[in-house]
Amino acid sequence: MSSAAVPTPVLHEQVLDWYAIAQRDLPWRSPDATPWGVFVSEVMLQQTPVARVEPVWHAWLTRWPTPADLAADAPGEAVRAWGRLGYPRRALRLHAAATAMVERHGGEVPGSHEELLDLPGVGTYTAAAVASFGFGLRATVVDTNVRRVFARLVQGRAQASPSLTRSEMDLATSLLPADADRARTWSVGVMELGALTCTARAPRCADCPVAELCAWRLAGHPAYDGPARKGQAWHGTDRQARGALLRVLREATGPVDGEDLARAWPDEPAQRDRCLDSLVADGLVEPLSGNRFRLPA
DNA sequence: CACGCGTGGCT
DNA sequence: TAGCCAAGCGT
Repeated sequence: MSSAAVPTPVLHEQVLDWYAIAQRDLPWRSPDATPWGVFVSEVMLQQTPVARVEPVWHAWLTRWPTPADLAADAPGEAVRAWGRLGYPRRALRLHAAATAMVERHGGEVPGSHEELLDLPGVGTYTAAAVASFGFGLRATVVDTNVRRVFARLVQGRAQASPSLTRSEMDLATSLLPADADRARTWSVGVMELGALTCTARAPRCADCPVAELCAWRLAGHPAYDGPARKGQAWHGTDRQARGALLRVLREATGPVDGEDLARAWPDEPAQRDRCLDSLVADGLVEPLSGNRFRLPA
């Protein structure tokens, strides 16, 4: 590992100074944002772009200002209010997490990395992000932006490997400022750098505050040579079918006839049945008598 | 560890 | 235009 070549204090100053002027004004970054607001934002932002999350986040926080408010409502309402953010199982997990907060944590978002990890829908990234951004604790926050920035800046590679490795976590921990408050700003700053400047497709090295230190740029921007990431198919997949079925239920005000669902995916009846079954198994759909269906009550 | 899981904007 | 990509998680 060539991390010793990067002067860490200089790196910290460059990124922190850049973040101070370049940061986007996002509502979950406001000093007024509660840990619950941060928690909701982190789950919504799992694989979904900021621009699509923002309006839905506002609607959720207005309707459910605390975990107890969400837990008191039906899980199907969470799925409906999720709208078109995608991966709607996240809405269900958010509802289940709110229920767990009421049952185990006095209605509050827990602050420790350990307790956060025990909540549904919370993995390594989200636990660290909520601990750091929601509670100001020192935590190693590694998302896809951080991985790409460090792959280029420190490792001199165009992209990070397909899956997160232990050595990447160790590298990120070694670069994390000792002070918790600086660590928090550093983490969000590196993420912001990846989101705005050190982007996946067309990095804007001319605008980069650490271009002078970047191992990838210094090496002449060598192409990625690792294993290819396999693209996701879409047309005709179960994911597309499930999305079409769930959309009908989301947009209906009450129970829906099986025949109306059939019209949402007419060409492959066997696939439709299988997907409806899987939606029920996931808890996203509740079957009623008489071939009727609804979002879970 | 590789895979399945939504959705839409951008190049 | 057809991929590529976006603050991952659970199995």
